[in-house]
Amino acid sequence: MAVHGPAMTDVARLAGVSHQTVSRVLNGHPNVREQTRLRVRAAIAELGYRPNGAARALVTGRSQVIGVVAQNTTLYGPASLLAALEQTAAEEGFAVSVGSVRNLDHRSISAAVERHLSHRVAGIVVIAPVESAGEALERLPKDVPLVTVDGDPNRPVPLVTVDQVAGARAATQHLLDAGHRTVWHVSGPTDWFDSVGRIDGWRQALLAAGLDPPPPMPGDWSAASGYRCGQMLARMPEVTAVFTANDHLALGVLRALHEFGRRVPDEISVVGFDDVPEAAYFIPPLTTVRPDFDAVARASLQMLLSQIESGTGGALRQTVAPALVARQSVAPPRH
Amino acid sequence: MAVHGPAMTDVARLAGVSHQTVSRVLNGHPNVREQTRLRVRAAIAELGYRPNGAARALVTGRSQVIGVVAQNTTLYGPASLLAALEQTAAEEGFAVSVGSVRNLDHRSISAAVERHLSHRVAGIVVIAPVESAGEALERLPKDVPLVTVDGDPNRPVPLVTVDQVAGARAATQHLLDAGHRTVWHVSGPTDWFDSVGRIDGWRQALLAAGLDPPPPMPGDWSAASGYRCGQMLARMPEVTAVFTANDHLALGVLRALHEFGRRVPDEISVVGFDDVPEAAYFIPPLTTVRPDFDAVARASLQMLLSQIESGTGGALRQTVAPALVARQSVAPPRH
DNA sequence: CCAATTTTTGTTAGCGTTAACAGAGACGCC
DNA sequence: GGCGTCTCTGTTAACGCTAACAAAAATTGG
Repeated sequence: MAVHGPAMTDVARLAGVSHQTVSRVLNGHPNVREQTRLRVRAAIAELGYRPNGAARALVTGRSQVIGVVAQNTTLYGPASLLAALEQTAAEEGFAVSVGSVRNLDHRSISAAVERHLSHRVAGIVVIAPVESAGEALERLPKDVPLVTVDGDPNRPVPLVTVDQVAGARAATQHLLDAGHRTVWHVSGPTDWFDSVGRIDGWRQALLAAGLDPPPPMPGDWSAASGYRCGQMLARMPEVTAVFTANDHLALGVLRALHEFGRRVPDEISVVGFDDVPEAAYFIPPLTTVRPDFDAVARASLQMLLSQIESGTGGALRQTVAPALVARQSVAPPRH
Repeated sequence: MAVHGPAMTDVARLAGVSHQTVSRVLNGHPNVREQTRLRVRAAIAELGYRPNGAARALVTGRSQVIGVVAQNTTLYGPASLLAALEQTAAEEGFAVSVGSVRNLDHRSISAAVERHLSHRVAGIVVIAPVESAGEALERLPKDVPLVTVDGDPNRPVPLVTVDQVAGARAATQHLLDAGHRTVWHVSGPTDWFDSVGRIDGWRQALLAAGLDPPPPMPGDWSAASGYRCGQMLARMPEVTAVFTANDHLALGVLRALHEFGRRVPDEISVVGFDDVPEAAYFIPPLTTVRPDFDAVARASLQMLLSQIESGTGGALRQTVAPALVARQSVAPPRH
């Protein structure tokens, strides 16, 4: 099969120029006479010519493809990030190749990166929210443009991240401002930097208010684990405010509280994180923290492109501030 | 930057063979002496050689990349599909390049496909659930292996699809079996085939039971539109059973019913579609229909690979049956 | 109007791989 | 032992493009 399309020489022949001139037109080289340029463009259109990315990648050593390594792209956060990344990349003329991995351990990440490298991607974005990913990244070839998203703040790797700490602090402060004596926390898995950052922010807000943080309850991002934590929280009469590390945990908590007859927000206030599209339709509508995935995607792509263009691998860092979205799951405590 | 890695000739030199022999080892060609094969493998390992996909793609005319065209990969269905597709493809040694599009109109789809073609992808999977995508697909070059997922059942294009009709029929029947006199439906956008199929199945079940289907209420997949429909349903005392085209619509309906004080499932039963991970933690836990995204991904990839290998572009069709997941949002009507 | 310069175009080589063919051994058979 | 027939390996030529250099054409300056 594969009736191969026309090549550059075909266009050149039709336009009555050399293939190099066609190449120059395609790459926007300045020294081409306007008239020639038009003739070439016409020939391209007439033949339906499409440049062969493989040939270009071969000769330049780079393709117009960006590799993304991510785990579990079904979760709302990663999925949104991936979609935003793809949109932004497309605008810059880059395609996005996904290499999702089951586990974020050294081996899996390296394997995914290897796959990308063998396709000679122009750069790699690693959505690497867990500790174990870090070491894999340091062993990578130094000459590959690389950006990590939501990765380890303590490694010398270019990093774009949602300001988890600020977001969590805002959520906690919002609950304190409503008059709550303290705030409990259902966290994400503690090997995710996202979780660590959110725990930090929550703790900071409490400490700043002179309060002693209660022990955080560890979840795993799922509604199921939120439900389990919620069952415990529901039985603790002193609990009046809960901040969960994401909206799905909050959903589980809400359901447990509902089952135990504890009314939200009358008896207990709840704040989530992520602002999934459904959050506004939870019972009750969930107050939450909205990270700006588009901004993260833009920032990381920009960082990656500047590495690709300049050839330098600076270890920049960029943080995107999230915003609190107030809905009806928060109220002052009863007295 | 970009210290280029070793090439095939480097491996050949180290192993004391010609580059062609290296190529043969890499491609599993039979006629290579075992001893030579081992020497080559050792050299590959020692140099950390990685074949250059671009060069291979150039000479063979195909890369080991599969292009996926999808809209809104943030939705649970598409995201799951994409993830499953990527997993399956990786197992077969293929990378997946995403080309998400904002709209599924002719222009957008064609553009995304063009982008993939210029990278000489081995095949394309189009997640094309709407009418307007169809025409774009027919105008595509005939020699590109192509599979559509959840696309138009009436076009002569290879298609893998969740059996929407069967799923919707099962959901509706489940409600009828519980004793409900009729079942209302909140549908998805009517230009999606998914929606049309689900409306069909719902209608079929009612007609088969000798019932006159009430007018379906059109939503747009979002919890917000489910909420709006729910507000109407809540005020209609004759409504005792609702089937929504997806779980997020159901969430919106549940909230509206809750606000109007109509208890689920005591007064009204609700069934969704998709079985999002959170569905078990809605209030109450949602009975829903679970499509097997992994099976869809496997089937479509297999179909695509067989096209790639055989070179024939058969217009096959494969359907994956979904399963009903019974939870607590369904009960017999009160009398 | 001619030389010097600048702009525009063409020619050649090579990126790293696979395909097609050619050659070199090893082996069996008459 | 010579000769066809395997099996294994090497040589050469593409694939379609960009980079580097070379040449031609247009422009400038005196």
